[in-house]
Amino acid sequence: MRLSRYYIPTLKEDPADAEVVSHKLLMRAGMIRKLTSGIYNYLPLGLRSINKVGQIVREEMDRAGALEVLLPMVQPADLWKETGRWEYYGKELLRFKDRHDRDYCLGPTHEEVITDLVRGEIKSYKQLPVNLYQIQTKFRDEIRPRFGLMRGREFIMKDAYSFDKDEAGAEESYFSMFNAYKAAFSRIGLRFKPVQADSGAIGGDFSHEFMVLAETGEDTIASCLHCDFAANLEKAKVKAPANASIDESAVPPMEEVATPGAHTVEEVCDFLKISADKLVKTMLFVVDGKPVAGLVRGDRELNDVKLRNLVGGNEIELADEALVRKLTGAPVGFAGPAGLDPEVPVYADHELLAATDWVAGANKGDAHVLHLALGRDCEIVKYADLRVIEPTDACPECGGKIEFTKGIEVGHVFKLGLKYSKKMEATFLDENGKSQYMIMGCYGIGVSRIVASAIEQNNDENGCCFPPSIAPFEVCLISLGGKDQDVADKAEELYAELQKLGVDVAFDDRNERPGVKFAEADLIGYPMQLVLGGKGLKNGIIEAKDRKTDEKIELPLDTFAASFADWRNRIWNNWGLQTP
RNA sequence: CGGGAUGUGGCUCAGUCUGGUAGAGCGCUGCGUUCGGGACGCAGAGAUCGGAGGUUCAAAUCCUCUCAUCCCGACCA
Repeated sequence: MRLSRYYIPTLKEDPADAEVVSHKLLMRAGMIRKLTSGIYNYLPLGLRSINKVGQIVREEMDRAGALEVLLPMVQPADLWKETGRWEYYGKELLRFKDRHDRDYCLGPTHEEVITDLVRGEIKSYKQLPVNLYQIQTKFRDEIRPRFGLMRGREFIMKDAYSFDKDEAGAEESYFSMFNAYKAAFSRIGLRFKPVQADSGAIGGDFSHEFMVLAETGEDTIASCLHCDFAANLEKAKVKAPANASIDESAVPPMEEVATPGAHTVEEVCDFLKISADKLVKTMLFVVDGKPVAGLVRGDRELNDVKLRNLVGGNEIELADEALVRKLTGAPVGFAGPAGLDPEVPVYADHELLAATDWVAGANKGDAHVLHLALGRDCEIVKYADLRVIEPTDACPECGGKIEFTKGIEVGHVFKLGLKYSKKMEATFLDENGKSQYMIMGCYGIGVSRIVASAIEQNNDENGCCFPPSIAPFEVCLISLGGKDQDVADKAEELYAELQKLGVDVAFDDRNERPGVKFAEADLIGYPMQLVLGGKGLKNGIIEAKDRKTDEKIELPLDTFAASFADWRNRIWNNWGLQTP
């Protein structure tokens, strides 16, 4: 491809509305343009990169035996009503009506459509397992789109869905996708980590997220320095405390004290001159429409995902002020487990079993209670792991030291089980002629997000440093011909030769000054730059620059093909990648 | 949805407080010079200052409403 006939609108300055480096560079390198909030145009260069990611993912899916399909973006409401998600999915689901006033939505994911397709076609155990995937634009009306391609409303996703006849098969499908993901992300050249993830109310331990390690990640990962344990913060288990035998009989009777204006843990502790670990924090939630209370120690954070899973609900949200008043009879800040509305089930973090004689809210404005004994003074439905893991906690699996890192979720594999097949009657006849539900799994990869993630991991002050696997072009051949016809002619010759070698090359044959060509090549981040100038031609060499390391070498022109091939291999190998 | 900020040529911004002829740099067009790290000179094109309403002799500037974009939050009692 000749840059003289290509369209790459680069920018010298960072766009005003870009915050993170990938967003800035995608804009500056002329790869994307914003159409409206969270919705982007993919320009020629950006699309090339996206397509390269897509192609690698496609190859790994195919290798794993999945079959590519393409499902509609526009989906009828009826299907979503069957699974109940028309109500549940919330505002992220963009709904609209057609001319006949029928309800539709834009597909944020395709469980309904795929299940509908498969239930109509697959009737026998002999046809299972089957795994169908697509690479397609998704639309989710995100509450707050941000960071360019990182969290868009419209984005490109690979989604796969497996259907199996039994548990063993479903597990096999799951791990076959898990491995395909590892292979794909490795081939792309990302530094990533699979982590345990929340599987929601659906149950089972079969959910992993694939995290790209980057500071700008929106997720936090807890991982063990000694064993394989790694989990999303919302999933990471906290070890139960050693069984301490506590004696509540020694606790003095509960006593109410005035704590005027002390709403927060900090204020209460200051006022009563106690440390936060002496306090029980009571948080009120609504799970699927019903109020629930969760207790954690004052210095801890309650993990709402754990509470939701414990209760067995689908949706959890914090109780609003009006509900808090109704349940506690007090403004926000004075809730406690004793004297709460008896309709509210109270769950407590198991850490609270390790001590007694607590301070808690009195369910009364400007008041707290002292000497609360949980077993004596209130009814706890269950003690369980409810809090967010902290860096000082021990690894829940081996007890070793853990660390926190930030990550960008680029893939998620999920064992769905019967959730959709039951609701949508996706059944088949087994060997005995008995009707069974198909066991499903679903597997997503954020294709456009991967391009952003790759830039987050690979950039410097001059621009992008793409891994060669997904760079828009692998090589940029820069001709410093100008008026020097010999240089221009030789560059043409090399361009033809590179194409013959099957190299993905951008040929900068533009009538631009050298500085412009260099700056733009660095900005765009072609992994390899070849620079042919007058001096080099005279000496029979061409300069070769590794964008990532900035290492420059000279390749002899008389043995160009061979020396280039060597150099190219080195570049790919340095990325831990195999030359195509 | 709550809080904050910003909307001025294609881009990045100044001008707004204190009302009085709409600016700069980059980019773009033409001509010339230049040609190994985002060149220079000259000549140009391009903005009813996000939109609507109001105050005023006069509004980018003040007031009201509205729209858009970005950031933070929307769990810590």
